[in-house]
Amino acid sequence: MKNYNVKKNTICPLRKSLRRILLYRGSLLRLQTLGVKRVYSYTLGKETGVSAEQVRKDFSVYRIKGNQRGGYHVDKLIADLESIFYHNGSQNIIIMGRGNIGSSLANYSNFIQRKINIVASFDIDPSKQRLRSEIPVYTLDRLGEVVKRFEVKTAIIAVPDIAAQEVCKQLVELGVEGIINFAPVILKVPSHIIINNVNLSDEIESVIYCVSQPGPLST
Amino acid sequence: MKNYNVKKNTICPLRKSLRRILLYRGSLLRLQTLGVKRVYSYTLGKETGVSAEQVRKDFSVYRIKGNQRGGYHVDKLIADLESIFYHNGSQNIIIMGRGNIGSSLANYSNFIQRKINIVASFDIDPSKQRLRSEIPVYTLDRLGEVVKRFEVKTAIIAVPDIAAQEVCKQLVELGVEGIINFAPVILKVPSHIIINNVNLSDEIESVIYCVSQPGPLST
DNA sequence: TTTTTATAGTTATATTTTTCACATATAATG
DNA sequence: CATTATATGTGAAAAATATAACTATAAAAA
Repeated sequence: MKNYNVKKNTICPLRKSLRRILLYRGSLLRLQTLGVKRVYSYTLGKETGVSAEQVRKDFSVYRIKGNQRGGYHVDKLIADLESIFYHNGSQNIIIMGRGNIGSSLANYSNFIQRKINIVASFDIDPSKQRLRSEIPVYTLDRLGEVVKRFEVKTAIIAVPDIAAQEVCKQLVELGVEGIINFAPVILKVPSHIIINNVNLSDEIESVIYCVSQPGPLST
Repeated sequence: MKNYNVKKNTICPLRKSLRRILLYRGSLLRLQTLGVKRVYSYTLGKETGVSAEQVRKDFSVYRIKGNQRGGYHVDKLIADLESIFYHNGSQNIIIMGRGNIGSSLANYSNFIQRKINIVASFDIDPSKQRLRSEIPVYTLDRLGEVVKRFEVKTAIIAVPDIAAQEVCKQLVELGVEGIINFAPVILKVPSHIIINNVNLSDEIESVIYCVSQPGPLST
């Protein structure tokens, strides 16, 4: 009577594989600037800390082909990989909150190379509008206008945790579908919304644990 | 002739489970300040976006017990969870690089609650020493002294990618064993070193992909 | 005190992800 | 132009992870 044909991993499939694709791309861009023309799954794996088999498997998932003796052409491979996530062209995103994290993201130069286009940031504190920054700072009353004008589908939440849920709600109501959340709260959202929680304290603590730990449950 | 008794997942086992333990703790701390005395696996799961079964399973891995009808006492549970990663007391860590990310981490108030103790930060630019910040800024010549005095075992690398490998090398030579790396480079380290790469661009791009993508390989 | 009931704890099952193994293709070589 | 060496591409096996199903237990109710 058991019937287990419900497909899981359904909201955003292949996420792990995709994360590695992003890694490969980063590595390839570096190799490209060094003038490297050709890579092998082994080379790329070593660069990114992934096994060669895993690299090939990931490519196979996305139907990316190489030459069965000569590896992969760097330029072509980058183009192939980017076609996976840039099919809609570059995306306009916004940053909610101009505190420490919000501002450091606003000034983060890496995004430009990646075609991540931060069009605006928001903060309840009007004095933040005077911040010297490439990215304009607005108060929340202009949120709807900006989201609409730039067709913003993705937003970064970098507001204090008490404010995060409310900001999130507003974003979702305006049609934002993807959120990168730096507040240490689990946001309640409709199921079609993609949330990526980034908790910097946890990132650090997980390393501290591994370092101070000889091995778990050493009973 | 096949012999597959080599245990994998060996450097830092149970990492995924541990990551969730950190999530639970965060949620519990919030519930604690709200005066909540008791939680159930179901409650905690809902708070953290994890299934109730998963919560119980994670606890079972770390031999954490509740009451078989009354759930878990919040205070006791927090203490139990923290005993997993705080058995060595609070850890002194340092931040390498006082650019955007380094500075925002240095000013990040969440660490205090978490017993993450940032004792110093470093930057090649001596003018950074004049930054107004709780965390002192030194040039690299004092690195050895600080690592030794504060018994630093974990460091955050937030320097430009070109400098990251060199900084990393120095840290490892001084006995640092755990690194949280914000530079978009894969660091070459001896195998006993724990590395956690955090790539903010990738965090954002992976969401952009999921949002703009109706479904993968829709051939 | 016994029964009921809700929830923890655990074992079994399913799913996902990674690794292995090898057939296959192709650039390089003589 | 045939041969060879070396990477790729992929189906199968294994490992890791998550989910579900079930059992035991303790609190509450009768």
